[in-house]
Amino acid sequence: MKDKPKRRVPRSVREREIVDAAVHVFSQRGYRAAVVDEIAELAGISKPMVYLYFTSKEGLFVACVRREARRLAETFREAAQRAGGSPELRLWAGLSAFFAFVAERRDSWVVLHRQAPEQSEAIAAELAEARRTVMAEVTALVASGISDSDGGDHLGEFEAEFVAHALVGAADAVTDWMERHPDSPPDGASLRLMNMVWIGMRDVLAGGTWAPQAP
Amino acid sequence: MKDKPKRRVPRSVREREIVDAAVHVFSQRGYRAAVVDEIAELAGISKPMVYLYFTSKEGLFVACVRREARRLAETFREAAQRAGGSPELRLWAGLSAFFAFVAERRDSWVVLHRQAPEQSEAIAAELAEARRTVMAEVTALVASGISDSDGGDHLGEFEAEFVAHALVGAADAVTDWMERHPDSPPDGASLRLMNMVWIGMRDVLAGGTWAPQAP
Amino acid sequence: MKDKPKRRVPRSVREREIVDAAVHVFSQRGYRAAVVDEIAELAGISKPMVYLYFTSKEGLFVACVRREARRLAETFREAAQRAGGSPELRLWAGLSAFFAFVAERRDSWVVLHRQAPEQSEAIAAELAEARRTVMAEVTALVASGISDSDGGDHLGEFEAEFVAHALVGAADAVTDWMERHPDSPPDGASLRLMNMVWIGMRDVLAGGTWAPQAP
Amino acid sequence: MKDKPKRRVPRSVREREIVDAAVHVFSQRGYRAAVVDEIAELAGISKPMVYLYFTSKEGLFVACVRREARRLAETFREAAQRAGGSPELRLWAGLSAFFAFVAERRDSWVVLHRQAPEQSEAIAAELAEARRTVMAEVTALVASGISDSDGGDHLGEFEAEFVAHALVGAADAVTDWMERHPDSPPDGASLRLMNMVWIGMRDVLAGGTWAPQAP
DNA sequence: CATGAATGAGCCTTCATTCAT
DNA sequence: CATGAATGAAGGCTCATTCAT
Repeated sequence: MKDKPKRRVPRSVREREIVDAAVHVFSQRGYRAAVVDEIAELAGISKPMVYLYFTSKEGLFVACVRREARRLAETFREAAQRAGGSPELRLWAGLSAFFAFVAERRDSWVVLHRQAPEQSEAIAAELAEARRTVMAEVTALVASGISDSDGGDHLGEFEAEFVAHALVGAADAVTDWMERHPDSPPDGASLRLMNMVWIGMRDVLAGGTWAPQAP
Repeated sequence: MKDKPKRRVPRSVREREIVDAAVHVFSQRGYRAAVVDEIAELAGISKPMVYLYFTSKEGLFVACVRREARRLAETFREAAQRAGGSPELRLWAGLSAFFAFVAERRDSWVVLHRQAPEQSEAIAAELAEARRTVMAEVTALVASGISDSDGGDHLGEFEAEFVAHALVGAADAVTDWMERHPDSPPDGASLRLMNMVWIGMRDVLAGGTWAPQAP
Repeated sequence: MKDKPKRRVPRSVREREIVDAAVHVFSQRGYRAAVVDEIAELAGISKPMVYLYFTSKEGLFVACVRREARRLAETFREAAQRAGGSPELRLWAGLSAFFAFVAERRDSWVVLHRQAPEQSEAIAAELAEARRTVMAEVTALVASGISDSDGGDHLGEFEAEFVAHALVGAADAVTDWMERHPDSPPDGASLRLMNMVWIGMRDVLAGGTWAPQAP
Repeated sequence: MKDKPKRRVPRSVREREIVDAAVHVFSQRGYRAAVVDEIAELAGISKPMVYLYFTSKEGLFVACVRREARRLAETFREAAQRAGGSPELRLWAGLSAFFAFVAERRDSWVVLHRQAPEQSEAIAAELAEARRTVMAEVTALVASGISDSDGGDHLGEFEAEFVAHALVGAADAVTDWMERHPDSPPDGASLRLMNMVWIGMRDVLAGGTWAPQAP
């Protein structure tokens, strides 16, 4: 029936394949609605192998979150480093990479960012850790970029965290927008986003000014 | 045992109570993990009543989404109308109201915006419709605000939609930030967000300018 | 197909029926090999009812042990009390009742006394408690019977416990013997057992005498 | 990782090691709850070896029962023979050896005597055979001991079997008593047991006398 | 001789849903 | 209007058993 030459594959390879399948299914259905059978089938193996290697559905999910969080952080950091030069360029490069990750590796991002953490203690902890990691990365880039160019004080950590959250949320949401405009070039989105926040970002980080009372 | 004087309550009231309970539970657990028993108990009635009034778990969820989407849209529109005056103030008021809704009525927002739509056809459709409604509202405000001040053409619809998505995503994410800083005043968040995007928003709507090649 | 007029039965009745069925199946198969489906079918209901009323297979087993231990203890105590009179007669009546219970209510006894306690913490605890209760009952009768007739000291508690264990074990084993001799009258067994231990029992309780070195 | 120099061991040795491990695990968990993986690990080999040598879990269990039954019978017979002399001493030696076996080789005894036989045809048959063997051995000693001293008829076979069952059951149960009194010397238990039944045993074998109506 | 990789089958448990009252 | 009683249909997890190497 299926492709059942029963490939004998070393453990490490199978683990990767299983996580690949799992990220996809978890992303499509959400943690609860995801069915281990489907993951196993997509990975081309039987269910008990999943349990042999990951102990439980929860353990498998945690493995997915851990791997994807690491990938995102690495992608992001490397892009910023490779850009070097002016803080402006570094920030642009980092955000661009982040944005690309969210847009292209949809499954990974959904697993990291769109799962209700209330499913279990372990899952809540792992998701919290992953999100903290990602946020810390973005916050660091935002903060460093600005304070460097400002030659100034680091008391903007508080503000930087705010900006980082807003940026990440915006990038996430813009991905939905892109799905409605598949023809529009993907770089355009990151460029627009950058333009939309670049000026105001700096202002906020330096201590916002605009207020409704004073039009 | 419990407080079971078996209140005889008219249908409309019971329906409201059930939806209240359901919004809470769906928000906490997600659609799949939510259990009808818990909703019924929280609403102070027995499970068959839920089915009598809403036919199925799916039907109940759809009712929740529909009601909360309407509420959000109304809240948003009324705030903008009440503000009147300059487009800047109207936009500020609208966004502020939106932001307040997302922050204060956490359950409602989570039900509207953080549910995996892949659970079923009907749910996907309802969520899509709800999100489209909300987005349309925000987009309209953004577009009108600008085009009015611009006195200009409406060809910015495309860009306005982009901005609206980014705004909504940012507002959503900033709510998480607020949870980490409960001491910080809630208005501060909307003010910061406004400052962060106000200038760039207008630039983007007018056709962005900044580009990485030209620092 | 089956007898499915779907009897609506009050909870307490159903619980008794389920435990009846469970005692039988657990006794036949042992805890692990027992299958909840079979218990449910024997009780004439569907599996979920079992879980609704007893939470888990473990919970059901615990309920069985608890009920049967109580029954045995009651049967035993009442018989001894009813006998009144001389300690000898009281002891005889008690042991006879105990023996009858073990022989007639085979399932109950097997559930109480022939289950490996290593299945889980809760089960081990419950079985330990049940066995302790039963042993305490028998020990008390043995001790009181003798010390009264002796008009003497109660320092025989230690020995009484020994005798009680031996008696219970013997009664248990004799049941197997009875299964091989179904024609032999059941009273004969308890009578033989009584004769076999009555004299020696008293000797042991008074401090045994015989020793192999002195033939 | 582990101590895996992959010992090349002759078949007979491996078989013994496996049965050793199996007796332990079966005794601890019971037949059903015992897991072949654990047996293999305890034996220091891989699971397929177990199947190579014993074909199935059932086959392995049967092998355990067979070996332990043989051991018990041998131990018992040899002790009685070595004692020689008077029937009283022979009986004492035999029972003492039996008791020691039950107490010291706990695992073996549990595998032989505390397993639900209903797991399968083959297991029921093997357990029945083993128990029959053991009982026959004990019965023979009891019967011979008495009839010799009596110089009398062998029509006491029926009674002897009864006494043998009671003795075995008592010895089994007394082991539990010993676990509660680890300080008490083990010989004391067998001595007490002997004293408790010696006189009554003979009476019963000669045709019991005591009856409740005649105090 | 020896094992890591793999699976079919089954069991405990849960939950949306329905009736009889 | 209201509910206690009941179940069909999954889904997570385990385990005896088998190959390919």
